[in-house]
Order: sequence, then structure tokens, then C-alpha cells
Amino acid sequence: MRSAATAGRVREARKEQTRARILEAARRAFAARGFHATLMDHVAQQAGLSKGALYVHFPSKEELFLALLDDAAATLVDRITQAIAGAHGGRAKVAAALESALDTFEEHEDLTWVFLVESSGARGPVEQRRWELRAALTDLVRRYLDEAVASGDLPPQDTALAAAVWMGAVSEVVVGWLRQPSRPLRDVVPQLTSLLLRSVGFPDA
Amino acid sequence: MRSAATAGRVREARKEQTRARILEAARRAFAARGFHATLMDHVAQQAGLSKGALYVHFPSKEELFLALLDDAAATLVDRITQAIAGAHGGRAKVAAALESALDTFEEHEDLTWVFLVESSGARGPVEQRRWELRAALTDLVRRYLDEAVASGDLPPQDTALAAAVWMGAVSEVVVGWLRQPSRPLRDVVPQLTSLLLRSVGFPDA
Amino acid sequence: MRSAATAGRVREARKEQTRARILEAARRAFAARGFHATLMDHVAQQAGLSKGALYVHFPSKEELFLALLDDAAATLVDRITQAIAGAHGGRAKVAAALESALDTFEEHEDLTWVFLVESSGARGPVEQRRWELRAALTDLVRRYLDEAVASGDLPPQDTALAAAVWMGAVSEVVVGWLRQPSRPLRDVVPQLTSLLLRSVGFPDA
Amino acid sequence: MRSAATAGRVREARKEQTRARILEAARRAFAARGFHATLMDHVAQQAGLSKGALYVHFPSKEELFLALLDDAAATLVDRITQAIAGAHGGRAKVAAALESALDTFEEHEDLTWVFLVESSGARGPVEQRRWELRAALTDLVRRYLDEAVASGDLPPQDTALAAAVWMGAVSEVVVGWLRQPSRPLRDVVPQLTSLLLRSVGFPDA
DNA sequence: GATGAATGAGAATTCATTCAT
DNA sequence: GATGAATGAATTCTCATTCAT
Repeated sequence: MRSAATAGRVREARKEQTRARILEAARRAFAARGFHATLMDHVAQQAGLSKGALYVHFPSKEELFLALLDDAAATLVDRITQAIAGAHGGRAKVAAALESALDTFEEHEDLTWVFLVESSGARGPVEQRRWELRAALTDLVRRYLDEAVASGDLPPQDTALAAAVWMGAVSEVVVGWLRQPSRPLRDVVPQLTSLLLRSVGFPDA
Repeated sequence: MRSAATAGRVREARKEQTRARILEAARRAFAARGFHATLMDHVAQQAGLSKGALYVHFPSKEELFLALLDDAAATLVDRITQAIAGAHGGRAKVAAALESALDTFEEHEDLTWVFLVESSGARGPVEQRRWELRAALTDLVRRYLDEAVASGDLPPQDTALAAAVWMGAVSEVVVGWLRQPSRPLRDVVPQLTSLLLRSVGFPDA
Repeated sequence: MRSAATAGRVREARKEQTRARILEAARRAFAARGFHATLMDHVAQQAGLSKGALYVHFPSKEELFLALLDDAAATLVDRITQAIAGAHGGRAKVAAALESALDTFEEHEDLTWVFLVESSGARGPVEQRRWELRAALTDLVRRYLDEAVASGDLPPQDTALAAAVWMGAVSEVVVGWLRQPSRPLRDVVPQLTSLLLRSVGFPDA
Repeated sequence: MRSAATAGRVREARKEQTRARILEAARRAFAARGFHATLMDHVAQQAGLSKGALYVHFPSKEELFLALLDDAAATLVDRITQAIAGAHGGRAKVAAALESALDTFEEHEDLTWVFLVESSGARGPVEQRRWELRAALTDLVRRYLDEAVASGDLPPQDTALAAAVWMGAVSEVVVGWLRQPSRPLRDVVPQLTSLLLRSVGFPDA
């Protein structure tokens, strides 16, 4: 006979599993059809669960989408942070960041679509959160630029503006690729890196 | 006694007026609440017309939004094209283009919101069109960059990529300003211009 | 200078013409798409007039349809009455009636469709009228059967029932032909006549 | 503790019950007001359910009506087929068929109205189906007539035409009774039987 | 009389969410 | 926890009819 505590742990693990399954299904569903066109029915079907089960784990369609968004942002920030940590020197760090970002976008098309493109009407809490997460990412970039300025690798400048430019540039390129995948996204890394580095005044390689 | 032809012309003019009134109302409504949250009721009320009248002039909510989108794009392209024509020299043309774009965005907040932010679910024909219009604008930029490359003002490069970078950068900055208007958008023009020019290899002023 | 009376007569004639034009257009439109699926717009277009003009001549869509129905019934009754008047002898009269009815249906497919098939929801005033007209036609048949009984050509019987049977039989055959025109309707006249005559006890030819 | 399978079966049974309840409500509603004048609201109210529930069981108003139509036709065909099987001899079979048909019509006024009278605009899929079902019933009659001809009980003739005549005749009589119920429908059976038998050349009883 | 833009009361259908089992 | 039938408020689009010109 298992102890109550063990049973509780088992139950919790199973719950977590179901939650992950739903999230996974939601990712596919939302990426495939967009927020509005995706019905809770679609997510449920994709997850192999009933609609009711969705509501056991998430209080609403919106919250489900929000959780997805947070996931996407966290994944992205993790990857980029690690990439930067692994690189040495200002220029290398920037290049690593870009490369890891584009790699992540390329590997996780679904999340990318959700994070960069999908919308639920540009005014609701969902779009608000999406913008905040995007702003957080932009701020991450800004901090590295600030460091580079502090270390003298970069001339003093409006790093917030520069970070926004970088964010917008990357987003545009990625979305363009999502809409019309031609060559692998990786292949534009060198040129995009050059462009962005030049934009902030890094002397060319 | 007015002739039948005159009466016809008068009626036609009035019809055109109503159409414009609806478009105007739609602009406000969509900008305020987004595509999905905006009801035809809202547009009708905003226009001071009945819902039915909307359908006399536009076959569907979607077509109405599309008309709005086309309007926004046409306005923008016109303005930018004129600005560029009025400037002399590669660098000046670029600066003029940017300035006129940002000016237009600043003056027509509603249209800007509709054009750059608003979405109707990223998969439908609306988003498709929005992306096409955006691509057309990007292409306009690319052509000027090509000219600059041809004239030797700019080193040879992937101008399509550069144009996408510019488009994304401007969009990001404008959207950030829309979400949190701080200083006038115009004020960032010089720095944004520098950044973008540097990105393509224009020697700094 | 024309007298007022003349002018009045001219105007009246023109009005009558327009009314006929509308009726003609309505006949085609209703026969083609049915009562509900036919829009006043369709009738107007078919008539080459504006929707408003329709309402000058008919107070409502329903009244327009009713007028059509009355037309169809009147045409039919006229034709049949004349045909009967031109034939001599009980059996010949019946045969002439049937033949003229089927001829009329065949020649005026539109009116036939409107009269025998088209419906506007089986409960409204339109269906009521359609049934009354049909009942009137049935009654016409009954009167001739009564005559035949009175003259001893036919055994005494429930002529109202017999008339209903005839009406239903003819209607069914005609509608079947309308839905799937194969051989000319005329060709079934001899056999149908035999069947119906036999049904009331006429000795076969 | 009920097993999941048992619970499933229970739920399924309940679902079937609801479906039947809706069909029943629809029968009344459509018979009372006709297809177009009947709103889904009416059916829902009649069924004591929400409008949404209707759409859980039937995809559209049209499909609901179609299901009703199929029901009516199946009931009718069953009844007639059984009645014929239970009778012996050509004449008796015909009489039994007619009697059972009229009985069924009399007992199920609602379905009869729906099957013989109600229309949804004579052009749509609904009318198409109604005509097909009617044609199937006519064909059933034709087959028995063919048998009678084959067995020598009836002279050779166009049995398809005769079947149509019978169908139309019965329909007309029934509809007349529906519109103005006087004496019980059963009472006309003997005379109607005589008429129809005579029409195909059966010697009178 | 004719026109056709405008009206407005519908009507069908949708879908996130709930809850009895 | 899971199920899925039921809910019901929401929403787009329709179309007979009106009326200022």
C-alpha cells in the first residue's frame, strides 16, 4: 500500500503531464489556425482529451494562450542567455545571441508563430502580454548593448532605440521566413549580424 | 428643374460621402478595439448609420477592413514616394523617406494601428493582405537601396534583407511609440536614420 | 394639346404596361427560384425597374405573388372552359378538358410551376389562396362530372371525391414532368384520359 | 459503482432521447407554421431546450427538417408494406395499402403535413428530397401494379403513369382533408379504392 | 412615377464555458 | 479528474419595405 504522500506525488506528476499535453496540443492548434479560429474543441481533440479536461487545467482559452506565450518567451530567453554566456567578446556575444535566436525560431516554428505573429485582437490582455514579453526580450538586448557601450566596444548611443531596431529587424526577417520559407533561416545569420552590428557602430569584421 | 443626369450625379456624390463616412467610422472603431472586438454595430453607431447601410457599401466586415487597409497602405506609399522625390542625393532621400513615414504614422495614429498592429487572426485573408501590403512597402524601400547600390553610394549587399530590416525596425519603433507615446515620434528620426544608414554601410554624416 | 382625359388615358395605359412588365418578370423570377429565394431585387432587375417601382404597383411581395397566382388560375380556367365548350358529348368534353389543361401547363411552364409547385410556406395567405384556386378548379371539374351524372353518361357517385382524384392525378403527372421533362406532356393525354375516365366508370372507348 | 462503459451507454441513451425530443418538437413546430415561419427558437422552446442544443444534434435547420422528412417516409413505407403483406389477392392488397396509407396519414397529421404539404421553397435540397421520397413511394405502388399485371389480374398498361395517378389522387384527397377535416379520412377509403381500382381496369367488386 | 440608399427587425449559427454524471 | 451534452449570449448578415430626391 502506497503512502498518501506517495499517491499525492504520483497524482501531481500525472496532472503535470496532462497539463503539458494540453500545452503541446494548444501550441500546434494555435500555430495552425490562429487564436480566434482555434476552437477549444480543436485543442481538446489535438490533445486527445475532452473539452472539460482543458478547463480543469486552464481557467479559460485566454489563459491557455497566455501560458503558451510565457513558455515561448521563457524558451527564447533561456536559449539566448545561454548562447551569450558561452561566447566571449562583445562581437561574438552579439553574433551568438542572434544565431541562437534564429536557431530557436527555426526549430520551434509553432512557438515562433505564436510569439511573433499570432494575435487575438490587438487590444486585449493577450496582446498586452505579448508586447510585454517582447519588450522584456528587447530589454535583454539593450542590457548587452549597454555593457558593450560601457566596455568601450561601442560608441555611446540610445541603446533602447537600437535594441528596438534589432528586435524589429529580427522579427520581420523571421516572420517573412515563416510566411515564405525559402532558404534555411540560419543562412541569413551572417549578413543579418553584419547589418545589425554596423547599425550600432561596430566596425565590420 | 434638375435633369435626371444631374440628380444621378448628386446621388452618386452622396453615396461616395456615405462610403467615406463608414470608412472613417471603421477606422476609429477598428483602431480602438481591434478587428474581432469591433462589432458592425459599433461601426454603424460610430457612423451614425444603420447596420444595414454598412452592407450597402461593403459586402462584409472583412471587406470593410480590407478597404481600410488598402487606404492606409496607399496613403503611406504616396507620402513616402513624394518625400523621396523631393529630396536630392541618396542619403537625403533615405532620411526624407524615414521622416515622412514616421510623420505619416504620427499623424494618422488610427490608420497606423490598423496597418501595423491590428490583426484578425494571423491566418485569414486579412492578415494575408496586410502582409502583402507590408511586403510591397518593403519592396519600395528595396528599390531605393538598389538604386543607391547601382550609383555606388552603397556597397553591394542583400538589399532585400536590408529592406526587411528597415521595415521591421521602423515598425517596431512606431508600435512601441503607439503603445507608450512618450516624446514625439519625430524626435527619433535622426537617430533612427543614423542607425539604419549605418546598417547598410552608409558612412555616417 | 391633348385633353386632360386623353392624357389620363395614356398614363393609365402606361401604368398598365408597367404592371404587366412586373408581373412577367415576377413570373420568371418566382418560377426560377421559388418564393422565398426570390428577392424583390431579382424581380426588379428582371423587369428592368427599380425596387421602388415594384411597390408603386404592388403593395408587397406577397400581393405580387398572389396576383401571379390569380393570373395563372384565370388563364387555366379560361382555357379549359373554352376547350370544353368546343367539344360535344360527355366523353369528348372530358378529353378536351384534360388535353387543354395539359397543353396549358406545357406551354406556360413558369405559371405552372408557380401554380402547382411553388409555395411560400404552407401556412400563410399565399398557400391559402393557392389552395382556394385549386379548389375552384376542382369544383369546375366536379360540375362537369355532375352534368355527366345528370345526363346518365356516368353512374351516380361522389363527384367531389372524383374531381379531387382527377385534380391530384393531373397535378402529380404534371409536376413529375416539370421536375424531369422526358417526352412531351401531350403524349400522356390519351392514357391519362383513359385512366381518369375509367376511374369514374366511363366505359372504355 | 457503474463502470465507465455503463456510464457511456447511459449517456448515449440519453443523447438519443434528446434527439427524439427535438425531432418531436420539430414535427409539431414545422407542421404548425411551415418551414420558413418556424424559427429554431420555436423548436427549441417546444423541446424545452436551448437553441444551442439543437445544433448539438442537427447541424442545421435544413438537416433537422430533412431528418423529419425521412422519418415520415420511412413510417409510411413500413406501414404500407406491412399492410400489403398481410392481405391476400391483388384487389385486397391494393385496398389494404390504401387503407393503411390513409390510416397512417390520419394518425400522424403532423408528419403528413410535413410530408405532403410543407415546403421550403420548391427549389432547395429539401424539396428535392421530398420529391425523391414521394417518387420512391410511387415506385412502391408501381411495383405492386406490375405484379398485378404479371399475374394477369390487371391488363397491361403504363404502370408508372398509373402509380403517379394514384399517388396524386391520394395526396390530393388527404391534403383536402387536412385543410378541412370533415368526416374521418377512413370513410372515403371504399370509394377511393373503387375509383383507383377502376382507373387501372380492375373489374368492380 | 421612378429611383436606390437607408432602414431595422430579424434569424441562423457559433462557441467559450458549465456541470451533472 | 474526465466527460461531453447543454447553455445562451453574441454576432454577422439578410431583405422586405420606406422615403427623400
